[in-house]
Amino acid sequence: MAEKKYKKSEITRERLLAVAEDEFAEKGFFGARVDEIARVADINKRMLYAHFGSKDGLYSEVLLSVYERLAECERQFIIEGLDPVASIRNIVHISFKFLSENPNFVRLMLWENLNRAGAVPRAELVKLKAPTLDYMTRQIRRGKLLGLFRSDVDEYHTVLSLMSFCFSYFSNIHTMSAILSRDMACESDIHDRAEYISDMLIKYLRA
Amino acid sequence: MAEKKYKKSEITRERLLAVAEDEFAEKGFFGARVDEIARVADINKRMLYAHFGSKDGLYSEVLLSVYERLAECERQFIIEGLDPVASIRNIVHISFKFLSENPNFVRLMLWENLNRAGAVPRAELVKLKAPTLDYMTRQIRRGKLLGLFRSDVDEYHTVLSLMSFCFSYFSNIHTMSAILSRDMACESDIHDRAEYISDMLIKYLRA
DNA sequence: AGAAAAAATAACTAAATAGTTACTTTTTGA
DNA sequence: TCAAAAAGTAACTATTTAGTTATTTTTTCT
Repeated sequence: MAEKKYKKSEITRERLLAVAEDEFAEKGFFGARVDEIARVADINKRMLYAHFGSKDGLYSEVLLSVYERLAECERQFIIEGLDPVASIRNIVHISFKFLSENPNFVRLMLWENLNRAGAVPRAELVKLKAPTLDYMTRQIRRGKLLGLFRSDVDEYHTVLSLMSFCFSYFSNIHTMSAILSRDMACESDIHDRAEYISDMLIKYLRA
Repeated sequence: MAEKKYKKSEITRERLLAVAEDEFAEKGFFGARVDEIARVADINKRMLYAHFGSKDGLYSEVLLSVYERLAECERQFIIEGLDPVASIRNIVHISFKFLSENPNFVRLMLWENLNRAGAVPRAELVKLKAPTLDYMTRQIRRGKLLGLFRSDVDEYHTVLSLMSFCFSYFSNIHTMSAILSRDMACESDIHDRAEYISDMLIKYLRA
């Protein structure tokens, strides 16, 4: 698409994408304003439409780029030889790290979910998550076979726990911080919670 | 406020509130349309403004009414004499029941969180949650004193787990169902998950 | 019954917003 | 160097939307 002939064009595109990501993450698809994105990026609105066609087009590209970031992260923890216990700890810690470093990702997922996201992005997400799910399931099975985990450990419930316990810490972090009068967004709290979650899961799984 | 002199007025108010709750839950504050709410309720828009003053006013009343529903639910599980183990199970099961029966509540909380909710509602929520938090903390402490729970059980982490493990099952139920190719919204899945969560927590807490 | 208060209606207004058009400036490559 | 292609600009349009006004209908109480 971008023929890279005109270099200024590429810079414009990247600037718009970066600003759009912040705006869409902050205000959601319907709350974000095309004029505001163009203004903040200091790019004429005409060029936004030249590059992305429409507000939807821009939004799709933003989603695609954050999905790509997630995929990159998840490839990190797929290590085949790893001991199942270490691998559970690893998944939790890497997930916590990714989510704490990518608040835009967390918010975009929440908006997507609330807006009952358009077909394309959801199917993308499903496809993208498949290798991760597969890896998790295999590690749990391996843990059972090696006698590290109880033989009656439920694979579906464990996978669901792994994913939702990490995500949910960040998805409601501000409301929860208010309710519990605690700065859950501070680094030490994030680290402690990752420790707590992985310990709890491992203790529960253990034979 | 409502003097109850004119009965039709009360009916109008209730109809508007009910429709507004659905609309705001479905589309969020910015996505919902005042005209649409009036149209679906089959009430003239003028009356909506007569009753609620503004879109914000209507939204506040909707939030207040769902907060009230939550408070009513939470009063249910505050039973002073109850055994700590039974009380953990009780909290999880009642929370799952409430959240599965009140999808509007779940979505309104998520919208609120994303919109970095206005001061008044958040303070309300904090005040409303206080008795519940207090009860949970006391029960965990009692469990430790009675030797039912490990003495090193962390009260903050346990309370956070109780709240977020329940809520998160419902907050991303559709995306998760898609990712895991499973109908997580069906009654038996909801029931099983409540069982799983309470078992896991109790096993982990146990001395 | 009838007057006053409240409820209801339809048509209107002003502002905001996604997307477009007609035009100018800059970049590229032969 | 220069013509064509691409990038950039500002002003405009059509539509949507929260909120209002002038007016009529219904309800209540004496």
